[in-house]
Amino acid sequence: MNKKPYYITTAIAYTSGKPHIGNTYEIVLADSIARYKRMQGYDVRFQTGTDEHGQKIELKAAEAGITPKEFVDNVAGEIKRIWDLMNTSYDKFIRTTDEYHEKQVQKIFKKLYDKGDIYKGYYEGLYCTPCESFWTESQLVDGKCPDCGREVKPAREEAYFFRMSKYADRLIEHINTHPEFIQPVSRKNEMMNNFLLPGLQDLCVSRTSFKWGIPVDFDDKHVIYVWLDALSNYITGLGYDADGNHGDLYKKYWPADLHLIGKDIIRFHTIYWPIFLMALDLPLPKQIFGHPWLLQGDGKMSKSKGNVIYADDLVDFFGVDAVRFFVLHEMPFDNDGVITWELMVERLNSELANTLGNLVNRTISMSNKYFGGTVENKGISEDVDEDLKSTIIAAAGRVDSKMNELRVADAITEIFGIFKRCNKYIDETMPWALAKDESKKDRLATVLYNLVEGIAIGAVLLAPFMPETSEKILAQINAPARELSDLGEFGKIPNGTKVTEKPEILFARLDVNEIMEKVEALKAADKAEQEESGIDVEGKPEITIDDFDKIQLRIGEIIKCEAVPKSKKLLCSQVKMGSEVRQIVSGIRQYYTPEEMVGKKVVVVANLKPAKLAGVLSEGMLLCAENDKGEYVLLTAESDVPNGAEVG
RNA sequence: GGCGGAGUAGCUCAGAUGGCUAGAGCACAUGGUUCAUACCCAUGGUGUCAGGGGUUCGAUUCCCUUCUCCGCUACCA
Repeated sequence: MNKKPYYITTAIAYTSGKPHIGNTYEIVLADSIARYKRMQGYDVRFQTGTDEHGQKIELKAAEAGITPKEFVDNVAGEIKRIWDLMNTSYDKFIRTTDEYHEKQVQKIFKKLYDKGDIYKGYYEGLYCTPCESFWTESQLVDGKCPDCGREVKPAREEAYFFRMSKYADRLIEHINTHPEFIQPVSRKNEMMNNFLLPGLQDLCVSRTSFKWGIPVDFDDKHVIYVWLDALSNYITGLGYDADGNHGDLYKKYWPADLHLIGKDIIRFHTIYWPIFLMALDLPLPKQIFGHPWLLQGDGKMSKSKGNVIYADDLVDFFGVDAVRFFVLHEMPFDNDGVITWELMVERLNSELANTLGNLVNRTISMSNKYFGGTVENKGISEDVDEDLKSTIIAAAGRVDSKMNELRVADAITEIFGIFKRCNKYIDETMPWALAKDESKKDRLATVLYNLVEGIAIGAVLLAPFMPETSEKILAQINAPARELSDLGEFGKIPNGTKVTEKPEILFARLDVNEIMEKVEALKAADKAEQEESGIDVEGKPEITIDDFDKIQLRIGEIIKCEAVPKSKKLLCSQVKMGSEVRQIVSGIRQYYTPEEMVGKKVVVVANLKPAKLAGVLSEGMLLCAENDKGEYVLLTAESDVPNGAEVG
């Protein structure tokens, strides 16, 4: 019988740095689904990989004094190492620098160009030379640059564009007739309301501002910009060929059953990718699931706080399966999940050590103590046995339906329900009491048999989520492998099975204080490292001293500040500069309260043309620096300078 | 500003096409038990189901409104 194919992918990870636990969550989630599908009998193809082009990488490599290729080789190696550490069972690890990929992307680009879907053009709209910005007609204020109010000229920078609008109607139709296409559904509305219904803009698909990318082969000034390159990995990794000589894998597995991605890139996967595929006359993936994020409990994850959690640190502390369990179990279906070290310890102790580990341990101990480790069903059953059996069988069924909905966390909860039921069964039957009565010996054997069988079923179900643990448990009770389809039946453990003599502790309980001490040490080390490395940004073209001289910077003292009503981000400050007081509006309400602002001596762009923001006049700009979290920090004078002083 | 989501036990969250005593886990407390990793089992509690108004025989569940938080999006000097 032919197995049904099932093709699942993760997003490819960007090789600008080491992946944190949030990135790792995605691959583990995909892995658990892939493993489950294999157990269900699908012929699974599971692809992941790395996205390795772009200016950011070019810059980072230059800074490190190595070639971009050397740089991405390092990072890709690190990513692969972590994926392997997490025991993920991907079949294919694609890199966008792989030769076959680059070649196909070039062919795809050419094909779409020949077809007329990609055209050479210029940045639409209009260029303001002083501001170095492109504007569209609709952004202009009175036909002039919305920034500085000066004349704008037609743009000159050439680029290739993709005609998104051509396929928009077909995509809208597809989304409306395939409710399962975008998951969770709430995301569907966002895409429709924000992008599709207002009308799609053509997408710029090439760059000339950097070199580290796949060149457009018929116009090598241009490099193919990220999305056309990155998204294509899903088909090039299967051996897609733009000329139609596809590999067997492509024929077998495309279209994909599931693209698993983070919710931040849903737009690219539900709009651009399907449209690229339509343009190539290829079938669309069946489902795109934008999973939520795993966030840190103690504030946003940031290197400067030293609170970034990495998978390999977690694995050092807790072991692979505990980490897999945590990220899978703690993540709600469509809300962000939270991870903290404390929570991690608590879950490990209560679920893994107490409920599961202890159950396996006590069951094996009793088998050894009372029967020398031999498990045998003597058929002396009581009413409680029926309840145990039906609960377990039903749980196995529910795991299946939860997994079919991709509700992985719920599926795991169902499995743990089995272990909890077993613990309860021990209390109900009190084996230690039965052991004191020779006439109850057969009953005792039956009870232990039922327990071992229950544990075996639970362990089999656990395999996709905690593969090592599953294997360990089955080895300890010496249970033969069984299929998912065998789980509808209770009593598969053969009579005479011998459990291990000395059960190894599956999960040792941890002391939260001890762990936290170690974590503090780790944080301190990370923080020290971060302080050395700084932040990289994209460079801008050189300017002359005359250009700079046009800008007048002055020190201003904030004497009054309030939030701008009807706006979420704006603060309106009264800034004293010499004898003059100016009103300046700044988008920094997220980072400063009005009270904090008052009294600060800040750097002001004094000769900026006034503009209205949210209806409020702003006569200048306060200078800020952006930190690694994307937060703005005001530049203030270090020592006492009179307000009004010129900076230069 | 536009669109959408959320505000339920100390904490993390389920849930109800409107109706009988509103749920789970963790934490906490009490009791039981000793096979086991000081573990397991049982029992328990307060919740104006964010505030206000409306529809209804009846709303926490539907509608309106206010507040708070979040997501996407626009503008953010």
